[in-house]
Amino acid sequence: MSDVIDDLQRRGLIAQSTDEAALRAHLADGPITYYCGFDPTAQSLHVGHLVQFMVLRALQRAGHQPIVLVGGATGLIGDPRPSAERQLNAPAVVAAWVESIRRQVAPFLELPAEADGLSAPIYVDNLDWTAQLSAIDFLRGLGKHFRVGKMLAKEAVSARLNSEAGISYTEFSYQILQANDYLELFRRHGVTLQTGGSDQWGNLTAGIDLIRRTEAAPVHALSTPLVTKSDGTKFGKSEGGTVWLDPALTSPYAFFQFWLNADDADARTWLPLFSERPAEEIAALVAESVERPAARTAQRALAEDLTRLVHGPDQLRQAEAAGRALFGREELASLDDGTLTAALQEAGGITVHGEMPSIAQLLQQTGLVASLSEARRTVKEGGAYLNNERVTDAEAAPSADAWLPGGWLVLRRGRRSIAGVRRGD
RNA sequence: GGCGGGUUGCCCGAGUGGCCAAUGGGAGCGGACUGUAAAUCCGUCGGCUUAGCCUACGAAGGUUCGAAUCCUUCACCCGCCA
Repeated sequence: MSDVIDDLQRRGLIAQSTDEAALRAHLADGPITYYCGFDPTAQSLHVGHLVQFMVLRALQRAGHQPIVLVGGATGLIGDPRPSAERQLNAPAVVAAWVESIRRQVAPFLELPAEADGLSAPIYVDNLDWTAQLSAIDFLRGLGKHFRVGKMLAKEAVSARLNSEAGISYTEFSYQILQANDYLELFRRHGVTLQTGGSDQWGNLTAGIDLIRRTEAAPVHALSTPLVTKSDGTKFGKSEGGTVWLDPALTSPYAFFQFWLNADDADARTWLPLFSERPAEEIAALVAESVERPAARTAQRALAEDLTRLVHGPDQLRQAEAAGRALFGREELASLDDGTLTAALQEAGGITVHGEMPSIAQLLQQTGLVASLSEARRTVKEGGAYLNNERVTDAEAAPSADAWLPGGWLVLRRGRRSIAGVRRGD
């Protein structure tokens, strides 16, 4: 049986770890309990968080006990970002986000009925032990274990100190709270490993130090590398902005398309990170991607595996069908209205009641362009299509016989921005 | 506290009284090519009821027939000196 650390290393999921030999021995010694935390900074997690779930799952499958922490307390404080101070969110808002994120996390770690010997996840909220922490407890019980010099040396803190933004005492204190989380989970659940992104390394080690000082126990940390794009832009954004895991914010179709549209180079480096297929299969897929980039096997595998994981097999099927319908060579008119309806609902669009607006207005109302001026320009540039035919007159309204089966118009901008227009009444 | 320099469209950055919706580069968008990729080339790139009009060059006021450009005040940033 292969070592889980070997497996994670092969997949490129480990950036840094505490004493690797000791960690290997610890993991081999029997099931351990480990945790990873997520702060509620938005209503939903996004694709940038996926890499954490890959690590959580790999360890769970190796027989260990996962704990997922949602930071109801730390979300009220804010982990210092290198750029600027965070905007504080209202407690009620953060509490709502804690709930929505907890629900979102669950499917990644819930076990199918037939999985025997594996441990179901435990969910915790650090508000449970942080809320009642008094200023005295905080300063006497925790503060004494932290040296300011060391706290200042943490990358996130020193970056901010050297920037014009500076740093508030609030955010400066963040690392103490996260360190205390590790300590609390060590005491309550016997947690001996924390995982997180490489930008969390300072916070991870703060917890290890705290536990060593207070409990004299050696515990471990594992960080994942920052997922990057070959062109240097930020991972996890598409034209529509952040790619969220919440289907209400990023449709399964858009999610699927995000992976399918990855650069060749990116798809090859991301595949091992995000796919749980066997090593040989991944190697074969990457090799095929190099040999025949046009087949885009790596992108397809990524899109399939992750859409299935995040949204489930049914949504995967629909996203695939939608893509085939909208990008396939089949005549739109020959599609059955069920397929068309599914595809266009995924793509998004509007419903038209009463008089038919002009093409320019439709383009704007569907959100394919931001303004009427842009709509006219797009038509002039030859980038607007109605039912896959180029439109030449922006001011004309589609004729009545343009309606496809099911009462749809397919509006497209450029190669791949699509919206549906549905007939009302 | 004193002196000097600066603040221009998504970003960088030209522009010192009319020819400025504002040179150039980047990003974005569209077209060609292709593989729903990259590279390349071409086009486009404030808004609108689009031969015109409206809004814009840190903010507010002023001078002028006319201001991104001149004057005043304010805000912020950067240097140098205390």
